[in-house]
Amino acid sequence: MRLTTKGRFAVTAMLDLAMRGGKNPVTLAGISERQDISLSYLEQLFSRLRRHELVESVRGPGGGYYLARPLAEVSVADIIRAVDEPIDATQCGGKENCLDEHRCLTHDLWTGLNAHIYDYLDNVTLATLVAKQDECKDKVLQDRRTSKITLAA
Amino acid sequence: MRLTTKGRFAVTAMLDLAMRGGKNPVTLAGISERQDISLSYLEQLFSRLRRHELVESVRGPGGGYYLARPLAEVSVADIIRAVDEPIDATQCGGKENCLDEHRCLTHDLWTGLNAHIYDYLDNVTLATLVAKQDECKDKVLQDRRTSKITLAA
DNA sequence: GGAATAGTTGACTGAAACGCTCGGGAATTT
DNA sequence: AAATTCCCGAGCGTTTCAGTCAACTATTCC
Repeated sequence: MRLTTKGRFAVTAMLDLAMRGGKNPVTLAGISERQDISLSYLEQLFSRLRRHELVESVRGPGGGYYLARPLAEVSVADIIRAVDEPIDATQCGGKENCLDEHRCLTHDLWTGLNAHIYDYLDNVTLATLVAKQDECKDKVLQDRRTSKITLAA
Repeated sequence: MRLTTKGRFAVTAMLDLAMRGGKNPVTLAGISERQDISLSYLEQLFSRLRRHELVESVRGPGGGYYLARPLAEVSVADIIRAVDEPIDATQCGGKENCLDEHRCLTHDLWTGLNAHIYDYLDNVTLATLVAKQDECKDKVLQDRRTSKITLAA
């Protein structure tokens, strides 16, 4: 498991898709503008997302991307797995020939940690995030209402 | 939070230190040999670990490194924080001026995920890992005893 | 049919990070 | 003095990141 801004971009984009995605497909151009991510970079990311069957595409005018599955069935881990293909940090390349205690050390340690991180990220779905996002939006609106704020200049 | 092989190397090295560290300091040369990590690279990693006060050094013959704290007080997150200094994935650079829903989206999402991952890794200490490692060693020995094995050539 | 839209693909690029080497230190022990 | 070990900085080849550019195909609308 790797964790870089690449994965973050992908999740952000997917979340944008999740929040706009009703009947109509969402264009990359729109996501690019709203989330301030380069269009061409998005194309690369979505190319991988499509190959991993997380999204479906519609070409031509009025086209764009759909989520290929219900919100609750797309986890953050899925997305990260799709764009950040994993490297094996074990020295023996995932083979089972590490009877030596030192090898076993590196090996077991990271497969274990990986498993736990995935375990967590597997249980955070787009549905979860959308729900949180709505909370956040409400909070912002509320803050505005109580006029705690802002933009002094 | 970033998660790369760099952090893994550091944790592996610290675990080696944890398992050998009694009264005597442990040399980087030893860790290098046992864990098959470049000595110079280890020096760089330990330079950061020392600056973050996770280890203490003793120079001269018979010198090496000690853990600066008890096993149970060094978490995997500490180690990763020490060697992999974090990048902020938020576009506004951690500022609080993201009232806009789009900014809030990226922002809240990743700070939340980060927090959870750290939360997990903060609770995995060297003590935890050493315990697991001992289990593993026992299992290997047991496998050898029951002669399931191995090394056919 | 032709134009416009929008995805699809591939090649390429500058900058950064990774993983590592090398060389020269400075402290400490024998 | 010599050996050992940590300490530090400069540099280097490779990979990945993040992004650009250009050419393409499929679809819709006129």
